[in-house]
Amino acid sequence: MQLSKRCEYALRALIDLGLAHAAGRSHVPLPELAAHENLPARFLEQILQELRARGWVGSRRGQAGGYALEAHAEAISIGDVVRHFEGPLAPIRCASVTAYERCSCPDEEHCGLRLLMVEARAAISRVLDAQTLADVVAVTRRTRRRAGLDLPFLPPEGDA
Amino acid sequence: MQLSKRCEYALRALIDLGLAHAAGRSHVPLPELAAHENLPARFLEQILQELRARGWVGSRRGQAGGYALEAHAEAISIGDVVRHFEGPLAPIRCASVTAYERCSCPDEEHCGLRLLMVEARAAISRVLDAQTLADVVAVTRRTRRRAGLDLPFLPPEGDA
DNA sequence: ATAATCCCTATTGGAGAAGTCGGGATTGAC
DNA sequence: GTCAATCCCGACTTCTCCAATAGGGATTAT
Repeated sequence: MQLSKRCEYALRALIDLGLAHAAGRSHVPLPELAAHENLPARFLEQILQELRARGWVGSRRGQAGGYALEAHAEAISIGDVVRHFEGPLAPIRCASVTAYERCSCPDEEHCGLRLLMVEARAAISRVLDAQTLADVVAVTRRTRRRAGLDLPFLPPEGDA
Repeated sequence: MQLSKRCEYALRALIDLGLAHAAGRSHVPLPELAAHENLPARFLEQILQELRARGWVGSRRGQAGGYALEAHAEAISIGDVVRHFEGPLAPIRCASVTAYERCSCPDEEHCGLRLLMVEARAAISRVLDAQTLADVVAVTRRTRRRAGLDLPFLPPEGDA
């Protein structure tokens, strides 16, 4: 049930951009993101391009360029990000809501396995589809603040 | 979040063996299992060997041989079967209970993503770890009976 | 002009998924 | 004792995807 690194890094990058936005920062350059998250820059770049193509992230070139959230953080559901990188949430296709596919078993309708997996998929969806990027960003900010830590991605002297 | 075919077939085979047991059948030969589930026999065989090695399934050779449940169906949790084939239930390692691993992010403790994934893993576990093979078999039998269908894997004339 | 940035395409190395195949060892029935 | 059905074991293949690396082009603030 593991997520791919692509998906994990994508989520981490989105959260960072959300944090940056919340901190009043506009664009964050790739090197800074990669350094902050300890990720290979070139690989992360690929992923950010994918997020851009998908419309979740915007970019600006040249000096003072970088990446920023394009969509509203409240409009990005974690479930959808996962779906984009991993496909359907359901463990087996015949239990999927968004990508149902008939399975090869003799009696799908009365299959106990399918019924169980429908429950599993519902449980996953209840967590991942209910939470938006904004929620995750908010939790991160709150817990960090409670611990007395300062927030990352502060603007570098007068940033619009 | 998809399960591999290996894992799916393993679960289907286990359920079949559970149904057979419940129907008073002792051993079911591979060809019958494969035909009933529409699965490639040779591949399914591999999987059954794996289930046998793990102690969930027993076998008998020669004529009137085949496979049968070795463990009690109530003792086989679906979550454990999934874990055996797919690894930890948690979407990311730093959210795993049974296979925790530190992640490369700068502040794991206050990471909103991790907290979310801990919830996701809990939700999955609540479904898959709570259900045993016996439960799934029972559901299958019940729903089939309600629909007026007869149960599969009946003993072939006086089977011990 | 220049340095920092994003943008695009290709390639690689390795692992794992999903099977396939050939042949050996047991066992029950006749 | 033979025979057919069955399990047992290990190798092999084919394909896809993952995770990452690499090279070089376009854009933009200073």
